Amino acid sequence: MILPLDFFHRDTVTVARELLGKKLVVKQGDDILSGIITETEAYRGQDDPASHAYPGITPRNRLMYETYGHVYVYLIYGMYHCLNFTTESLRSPGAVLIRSIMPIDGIDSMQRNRQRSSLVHLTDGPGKLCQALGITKTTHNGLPLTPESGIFLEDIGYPITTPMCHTRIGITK
DNA sequence: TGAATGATCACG
DNA sequence: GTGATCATTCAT
Repeated sequence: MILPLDFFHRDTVTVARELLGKKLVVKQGDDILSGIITETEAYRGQDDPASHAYPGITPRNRLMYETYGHVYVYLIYGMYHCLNFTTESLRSPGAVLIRSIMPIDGIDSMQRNRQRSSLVHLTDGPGKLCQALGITKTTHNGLPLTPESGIFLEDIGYPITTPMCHTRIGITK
């Protein structure tokens, strides 16, 4: 079953937790690339210093304020993209960062997308995941999560194995 | 451990 | 226009 946009019209932390085990599907030309989401991170609004929404609305983060169920991609360190899904609703900014997935379909295409020596750590980081799936700001930022747009989520009833919750890592704030 | 790297934003 | 900041990755 394909997740409707309303799935994201809820509390950010709830969405982040329920995203685990769902399948992320990206169409790239004639190829279908997909993977099971294994790690997420919730970013909320003005009470969260690490969130893009924290300083208030800007041209970059307005998707977090104005949409839910949309793709929010940004460039980090000038070299890597990060994939987020916007949540909650108008005037209530939020987003879930996809940190890690487990490749399912189109694994050979993912390997082609990532010109790296080691193929074992294919999609186990935000930047690597976007490289493997061919996600960039120019092609995906602002798209709704529907099959028509070429990127969407599917519930395939994948069993969730002992989800863990903890504070964020690798953030300087 | 540290270097690579460019969009974004605040300033005025 | 300038300069500070940054939610990462890979090789040493």
